[in-house]
Amino acid sequence: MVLPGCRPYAFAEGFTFDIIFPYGIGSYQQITFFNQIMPPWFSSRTRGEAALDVFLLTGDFRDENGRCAMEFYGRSTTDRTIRLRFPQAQVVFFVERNASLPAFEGLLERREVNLSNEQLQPVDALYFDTWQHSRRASQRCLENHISIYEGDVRPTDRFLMERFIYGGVHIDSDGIDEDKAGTIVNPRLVAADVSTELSSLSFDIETDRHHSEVYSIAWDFRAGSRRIQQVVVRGEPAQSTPTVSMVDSETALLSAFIDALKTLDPDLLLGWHVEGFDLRVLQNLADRCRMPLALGRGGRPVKMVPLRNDQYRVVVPGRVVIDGPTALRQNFFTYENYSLDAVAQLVLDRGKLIEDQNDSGESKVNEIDRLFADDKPALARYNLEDCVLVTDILDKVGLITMMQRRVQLSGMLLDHVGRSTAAFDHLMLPRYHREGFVAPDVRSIEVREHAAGGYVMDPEPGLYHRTIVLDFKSLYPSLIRTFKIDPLSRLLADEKGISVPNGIRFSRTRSILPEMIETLMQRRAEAKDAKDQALSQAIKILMNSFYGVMGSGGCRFYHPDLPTAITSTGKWLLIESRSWLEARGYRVLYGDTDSIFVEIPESHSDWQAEGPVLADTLNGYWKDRLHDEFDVDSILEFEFEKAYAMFFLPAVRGGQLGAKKRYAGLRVNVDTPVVEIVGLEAVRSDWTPMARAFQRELFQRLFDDRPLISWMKAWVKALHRGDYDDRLTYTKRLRKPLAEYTRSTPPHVKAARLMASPGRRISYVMTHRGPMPLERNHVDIDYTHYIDRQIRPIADQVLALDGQTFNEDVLSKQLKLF
DNA sequence: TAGCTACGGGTCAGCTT
DNA sequence: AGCTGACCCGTAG
Repeated sequence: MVLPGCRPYAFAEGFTFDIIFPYGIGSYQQITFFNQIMPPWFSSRTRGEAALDVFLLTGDFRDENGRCAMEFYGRSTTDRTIRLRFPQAQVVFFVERNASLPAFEGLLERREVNLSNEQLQPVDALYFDTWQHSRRASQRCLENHISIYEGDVRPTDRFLMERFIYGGVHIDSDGIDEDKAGTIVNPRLVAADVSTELSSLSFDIETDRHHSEVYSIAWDFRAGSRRIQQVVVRGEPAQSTPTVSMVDSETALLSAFIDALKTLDPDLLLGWHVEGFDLRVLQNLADRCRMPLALGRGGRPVKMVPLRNDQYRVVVPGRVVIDGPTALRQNFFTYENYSLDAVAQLVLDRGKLIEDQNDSGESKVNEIDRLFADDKPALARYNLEDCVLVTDILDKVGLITMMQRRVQLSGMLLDHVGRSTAAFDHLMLPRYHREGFVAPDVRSIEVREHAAGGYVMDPEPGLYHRTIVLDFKSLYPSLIRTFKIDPLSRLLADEKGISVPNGIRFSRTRSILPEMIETLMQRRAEAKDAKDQALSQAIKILMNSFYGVMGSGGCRFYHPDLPTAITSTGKWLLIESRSWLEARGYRVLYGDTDSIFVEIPESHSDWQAEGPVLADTLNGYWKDRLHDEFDVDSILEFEFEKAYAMFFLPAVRGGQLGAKKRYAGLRVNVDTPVVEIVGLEAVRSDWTPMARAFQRELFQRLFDDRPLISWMKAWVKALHRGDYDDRLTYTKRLRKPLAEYTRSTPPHVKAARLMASPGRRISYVMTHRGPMPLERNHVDIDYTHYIDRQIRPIADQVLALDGQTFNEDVLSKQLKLF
């Protein structure tokens, strides 16, 4: 993969980067090399026997022996575990040249460099022996109002980014000095495009109901075609089988697991809630057994880093922990329910051997207790099946591939792929330096003003026909490219400036992000051609993150003009596009940020065919207009996205105005017409399954022009009869710890307070006694509540079309019946 | 230890009548 | 009893 946005950068005379960033050995050639376009040998030269290509898994540093030592672990294309060590890294940040500084402990050198801050004042680089000393110095500067630059950039990140390393490195044969333990000290590294298959071990533990006693541990190891499955259970050793080994104590259980990790040496540790549960329980067990939880490479123990709210981040040195639900979410695989059973059903069409919870709730723990007592082979099967499910799910959806792609694009290593601001640094900082600038320290960023977001049109409620939707393809990235919206070009706006419509100016000649996006868009087109879904998706995620980070106070390139220039231009485009359409006789029904909903007049014969035509014509219009008014080359592109034969826009509850971000339509530019619902109750997980089904059927009937009133009456009757009793459960998340709900007590909190051990998702049923947790007795269902709060509002927003109401036209006569 | 804003709607809590 | 604003959640983009 060609590194995104790599292009020649001018060096100032006599200025080299190994002076500024003198880590490792032989960095000079590597870094100057990256100021050229990829030379031919990058892909074609023959390599020495001992040369290595390595995909990096983890990067870490710590102060030892008075120096900052960096250590990277990776997997080579020759399928070996590689450890790279740089025992004497230096830590650097910048201060203004005219700053007078106190004496700092550990300061190795203060040196003039040919760089300036964003106000064009020259800066000096300060080199420190340890991270501690560097931190203390930068902290002291902040306290004394001495401006500092990039004092928060971690040495490992700095090392990788300045070498344009995106996960893959090449180590030349003459750069290898390997010791017996497989460690390479101070190797010469160059960035390389490396893909290797990583080995993984999915694991799971079973415990008693209080999680204080571990019954068994299972794992499913995979490396290429190699596959090893094992369960250790506490039991009679004589009853062991090749897959299930019985051991006589918890200590033996833990030892067996630690041994397995040592022997199998997996790159990835997979599991389901392993961070929050399994690893924590194992840590407690290890503490009880008075042994370290040595799951890391080189026998290093895991580190439990406490986060907010009783949550932990688990660091396993040299390996990457991938916790299924978290990782899926982070990589935009969305499911309504992230229980292993639910996701397995959806992805694999098979579930767990024992379901998590049925209506009585307690069944799972009872079953596990029973199996441990009476049927250990069955417990082992169940335990192992969970591990296998996790590996199979992640494999099927392509999560690991996707994460590797993100590493290759953003430069974040696997355990940090979600970190948008860090990725932005990785992409921007080295290029910023090569343009002669250093960036602020994040600690000195002040969020100045609230930047406006996307523009949403006021919809007019009603039922419409022949509605087409035009969408700007990747609107924000396209705007960044077209108008050169970028941190550097904002600084240099006076060099051949461009103004966006609201007047914010950017340089048209010197920018970084627009070029990077251009490369990424090209790569995405290629990826789509090659049917590389993961790469295409990874690029999309990365491009979409740029807008967000530039408006975030956690990003050193933050400036309110950057997001404002983007969103204000988007708003202008949408409003002007609307005028253009209306001037040509079309009615614009709605639009949100990058989309516009157009009703095609009845008199037009082939209405769907107008979608692509309108998109084309508008694109031409914008190309010309932006060229004439702003002297820019527009790459903005409207795309014909959807056609609805019927289209419904609701009013806000109890009002006349249209509700934004909510609509339903009969989608027809697909194989078989289908009802599509956006934003409304049917797609909201905090509405009951019964109400959601009611709304779906309601729209099907509406669009089919089938009767509604009689059907609603029947629905109400069936509800009272108990037909929907299993679909009346509300599920809502607790977004903070239970004890922090002090200002008010919403229903799901009430229910949670009635539970023995509430999790993060609360399921409850509304009864005559109020909200009751699903796990408790809830036979006294409050049907009136469901009619009033779940059915009626959904019915009313559609009945309003004919001036009817649920109370009048559905309920009143029915009430007389009762 | 940190990508963003816009939006609707249910419910609670506290107030006025 | 009825109104209002704050809180809370989940969603669109």
